[in-house]
Amino acid sequence: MITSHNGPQPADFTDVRATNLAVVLRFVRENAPCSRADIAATTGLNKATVSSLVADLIDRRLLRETGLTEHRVGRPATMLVLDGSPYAAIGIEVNVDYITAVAVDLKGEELLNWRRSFPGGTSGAGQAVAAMAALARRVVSRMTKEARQVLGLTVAVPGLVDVNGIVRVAPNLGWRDADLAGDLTKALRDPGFPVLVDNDANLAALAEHRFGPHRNAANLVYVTGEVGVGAGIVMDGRLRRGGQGYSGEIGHIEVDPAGPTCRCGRRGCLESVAGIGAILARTAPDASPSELELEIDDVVRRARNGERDILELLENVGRHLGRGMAAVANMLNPEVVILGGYYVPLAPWLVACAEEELYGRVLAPGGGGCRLEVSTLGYGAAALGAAARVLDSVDSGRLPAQR
Amino acid sequence: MITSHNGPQPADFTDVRATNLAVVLRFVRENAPCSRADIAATTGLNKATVSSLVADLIDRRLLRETGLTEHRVGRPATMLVLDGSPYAAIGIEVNVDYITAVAVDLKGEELLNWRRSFPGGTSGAGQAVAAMAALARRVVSRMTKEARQVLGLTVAVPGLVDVNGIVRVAPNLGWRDADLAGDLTKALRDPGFPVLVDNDANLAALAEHRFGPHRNAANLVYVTGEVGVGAGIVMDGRLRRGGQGYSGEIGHIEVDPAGPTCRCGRRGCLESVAGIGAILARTAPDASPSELELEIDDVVRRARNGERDILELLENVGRHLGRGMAAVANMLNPEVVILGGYYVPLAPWLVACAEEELYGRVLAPGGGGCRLEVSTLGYGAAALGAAARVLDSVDSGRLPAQR
DNA sequence: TTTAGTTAGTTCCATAGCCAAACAAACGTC
DNA sequence: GACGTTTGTTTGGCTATGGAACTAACTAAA
Repeated sequence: MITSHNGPQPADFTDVRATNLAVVLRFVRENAPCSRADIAATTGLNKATVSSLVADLIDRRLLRETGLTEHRVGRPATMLVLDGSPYAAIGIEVNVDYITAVAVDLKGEELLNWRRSFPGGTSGAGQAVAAMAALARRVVSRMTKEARQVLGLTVAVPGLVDVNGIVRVAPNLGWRDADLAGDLTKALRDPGFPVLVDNDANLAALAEHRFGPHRNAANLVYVTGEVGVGAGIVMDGRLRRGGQGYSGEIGHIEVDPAGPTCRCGRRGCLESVAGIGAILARTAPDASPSELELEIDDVVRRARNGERDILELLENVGRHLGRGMAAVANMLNPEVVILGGYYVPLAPWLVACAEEELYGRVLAPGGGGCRLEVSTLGYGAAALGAAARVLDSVDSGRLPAQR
Repeated sequence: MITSHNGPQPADFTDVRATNLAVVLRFVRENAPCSRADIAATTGLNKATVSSLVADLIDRRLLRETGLTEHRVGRPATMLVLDGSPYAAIGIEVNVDYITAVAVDLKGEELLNWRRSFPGGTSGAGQAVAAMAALARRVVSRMTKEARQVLGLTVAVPGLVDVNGIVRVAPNLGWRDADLAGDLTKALRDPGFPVLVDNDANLAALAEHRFGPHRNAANLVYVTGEVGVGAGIVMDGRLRRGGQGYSGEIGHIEVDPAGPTCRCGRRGCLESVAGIGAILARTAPDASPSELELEIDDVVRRARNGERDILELLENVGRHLGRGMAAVANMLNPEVVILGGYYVPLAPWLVACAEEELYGRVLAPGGGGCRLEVSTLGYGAAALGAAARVLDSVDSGRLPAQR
């Protein structure tokens, strides 16, 4: 059944074609290497149709025949794989003190992963655009040198990004109402590919949804563990941004009214009791943003050593985190909640307590089937997701023009 | 663009046809009376295509020509409206002490609204099925007498209903793991129309999404105000049920750890501090379920009289409700949260306090554009939504067979 | 070495359903 | 009554799918 999610839009043949091209492309992505016959058998498309679709995709250099054939009764199949070489998708992640740029090919293979330090916290959005544009240009020229066509660029920003890509508030960066996508497009001077901006948690969720071990889950929530705590929500197989794009702001859910005062002015917000700040406030109150990673390493070391106050601190954080996740699970019933950011190294001391609280508080039988897992994508999840956002456009049928 | 939301499914011509039939049907629903030319101009479909689609819909007796024509230059248009007469969609809502059945035509016009008392709290699911089947049979025979074809029947249940329509837990009814849809289909002996089961909050949300004053909102949340507090979530224009169908269970979000013990065993759940039970525990601790409505009327009367303790109680409930809604708004960023059930008569004393808490706690600028509104659909919202669920199938292209 | 059996992928044709353009119909206006 | 305007139908062309027949390329067994 064809459904268009935002109001009814008429369909015609080009839509059928685009849909079926996307079906084949996604099938090959998930089942490569595979033959035309496999595709026909599994998707239900006619063999003839599959041949035509595959020919089209090969023409556009999205697929490639490996020539490899299996060894069994019958005519050997010509196997198909995604063609990694001719395209690239770029993702950029802005943080307080660094920018990360990644480029991936159609398969999601990482082509490069550059990290540049960057005084985001102190400079305005204008300077940031210049820095991002400079980095983007270098990535693009590298991709061009490798004879790759850039399909798009997406920027992940820690903050509220509205549905039009305007950065409304990015507290850690000190930005307000910045038209980052527009400014960056201008700075890149007609780049020939779309430039998009989205929230970092949303994009990290997208990365998990496409590349993570739970990529089959149509309903998942990714939780960022930085100074701020935010969530990206995938429901029914797509990112859900809400009416204005501000969904997933779980950092200021109240989990402990007796807790400390949050930077938002109220008490006991999830972020203030279970965010990374809540840990560092106790262990390294004067740490600057650029020292976060080192400080967390130190916390991990002390936890490994079994230091009692650290273990208690982490258990407490885990419990509060579990309460927050219970609210998430009760409201959204995801198949999995994935903890990211600095929660990853701390996970061994957080997850058990968090799970206990979670399962104790979820109303649905068996916790509604909701598992609490730890991200395996590393710190660059948002940047990876930003690149995945580009690939999503391709997957949903906006294929690059024929040669 | 054609997108299929749950994994890629191939499309063919029948899908194009179904999509376009649905487009025309929805257009006429929202813009009736209108001409073929209007449809073509607005939807972008070709005039010829529209003619063919309309002919098809008239054949299936979903549309009707009114013959009315405008009075202006050019050939007069033959106006089209939804044909109300030949079809009916049935919705049934089960409650602790009564069952409501409604039937609507394609326009959503209510054809009947029957309420039968019913000892749901004391009888098992088996008896309930018998009672529902009896009521359903009477509704069906009434519809048949009016020469209407029944398109489907949906049952709204206050409880956890999984994605397959199995009622996992319905605490107020005392049901567990009841295959209501299957049993009811059996009891109706090959009814010739689909029988579905869903959660009452989900279906009420659907009713608001289709018939309510905020029907244009693609992202809305409906909150039930009964003994239990639950939510139905519409995001990007569709009901979102989560992985197993248990989304929207907001009743046990913790909003006040110092609050009273909830029936779930923990403290300070939204339901226990802002549910109807929290009010009645103070005003009429011994009220039975069947007296709820009367008791609430009494609370309203006393609030109107300005009784101080009642006003304080309601203000307190409003504040807690606002905190819960802040969690909802932060997580989902809906365009509107709609309060239903017993919150409706109490709204004059709840909404102001709730809004204050809500807007004070939503992180997004301007509360993320989230408004707090009161349902105008009355107590039968879930039953109406159950009928709307049937109409949704039609709208998404599963049209009744040709004559 | 031949023959049968199996699986892969292409070719050919029928069909469905869209769009564009021409056309017929029915009205106001001058 | 001629003309312009708008509506809706008819006709033909085009695209893409599906089914059936066919070719291709292999294994297995006689």
